[in-house]
Amino acid sequence: MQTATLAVARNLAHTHAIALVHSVSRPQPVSSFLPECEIYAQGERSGALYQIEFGAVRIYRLLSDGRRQVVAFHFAGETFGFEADRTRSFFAEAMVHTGVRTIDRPANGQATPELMALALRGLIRAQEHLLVVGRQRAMERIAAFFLDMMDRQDDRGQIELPMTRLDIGDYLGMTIETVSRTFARFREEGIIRLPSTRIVEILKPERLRFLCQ
Amino acid sequence: MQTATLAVARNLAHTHAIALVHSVSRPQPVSSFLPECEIYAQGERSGALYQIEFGAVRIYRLLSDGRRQVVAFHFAGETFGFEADRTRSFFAEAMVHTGVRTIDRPANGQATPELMALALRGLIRAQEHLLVVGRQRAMERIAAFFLDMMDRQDDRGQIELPMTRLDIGDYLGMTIETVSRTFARFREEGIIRLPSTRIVEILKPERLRFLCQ
DNA sequence: CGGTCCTTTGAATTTCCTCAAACAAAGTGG
DNA sequence: CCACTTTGTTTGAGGAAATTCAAAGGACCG
Repeated sequence: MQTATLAVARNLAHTHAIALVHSVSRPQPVSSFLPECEIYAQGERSGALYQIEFGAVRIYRLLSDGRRQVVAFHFAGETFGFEADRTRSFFAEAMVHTGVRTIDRPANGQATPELMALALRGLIRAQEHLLVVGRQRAMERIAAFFLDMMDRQDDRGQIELPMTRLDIGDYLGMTIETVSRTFARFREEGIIRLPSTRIVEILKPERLRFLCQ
Repeated sequence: MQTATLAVARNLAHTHAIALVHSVSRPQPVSSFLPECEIYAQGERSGALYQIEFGAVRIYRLLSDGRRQVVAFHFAGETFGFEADRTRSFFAEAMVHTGVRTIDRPANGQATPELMALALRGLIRAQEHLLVVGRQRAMERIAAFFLDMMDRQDDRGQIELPMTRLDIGDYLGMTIETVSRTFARFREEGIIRLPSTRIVEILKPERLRFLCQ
């Protein structure tokens, strides 16, 4: 059932993408992806970069036994699709309805300042992530996650989560149950409010910052 | 007591470094560092790159409560000291008697192919490390560690560990006790032999590879 | 309204950590 | 050269944190 749904969604997204190709003043048209649709896959040849116009994307890789490591979430305004290798090591999927603009790579030369900046941002992100996942406990990981989300989409102390608990767990190296229990604990301690499962209101950001060191 | 010892070692290394500055045909002289000596520190202004002539180096960062995340080990022939930021986010320390050659950064332009290559290698390393630390259990982490060491210093199935169990633990996100117990378990299962604490003989590499997926 | 998917909560279990002690190796000073 | 210290490693016992398994609740969709 799920695969069928996914296949349909993928097809729809494809037509949708084509339908949305219209001429604008900007260099590249916007492609649109429905929720859960793949933008590129592990094993494909690395190609274009993508800039998000609206929506949100997850970047992940799979282990052979099905375990998944989400390495990044990306939101409107951010660029993704930069990979160190010639073939893609990761999957990129839209988490919600998402529009992306393709950015052509500078044809021949590889070391443009833009690409370098992307590599550096990726490096910093990965090293930060490594610290969180490697040396912190559940509460600290979730706190770091909330603070990161706040930084990147601040709607006055309110964050919207386009991803599922499973995504968060696979991003932070823990199970959905632990994610859920940690959310509950923050709620019980009055640090957050959960108006709905996908919206988090940060009541005491200083407590989160304290937890992260 | 320990600080005193360290201070002496640091001073010795310093004089040693100066003593070893001799003219060779290569562009830069070799500086020498005694075991446990700092090569650069978190907070310093990012500067030169270093190429290891002999020895081994650990790269790490500290949390305010003393927890430590080792992000990389480097061996002879490898280059380290590349950082994404203008100030160093990490410490670099010699783990054994180590000789490094300073590499001057290309003066003005930032995006040389060499620097790009370093950034990419760092990115791949960090992403690989993230997967190990984020989604694997103790046995798998140690297995991945052994395989990585094998790849990088293959003396026919024998690896020499210049780092302590604490270093390994802080690299893999576990305690020294768990590291030690995992080593013991591999030994009991006939996968490795431990001629000494710092030498590991890999008897069944295929078992390690199986564990890593 | 019924079904699916996601989330939450509880109970049992596993894994890893903490604390403690013994052991081993290397260096120091008498 | 040998006691003695220091540092690093191993091993055991108990405990804490997170996972697994199970079930119930909630939101969304046709």
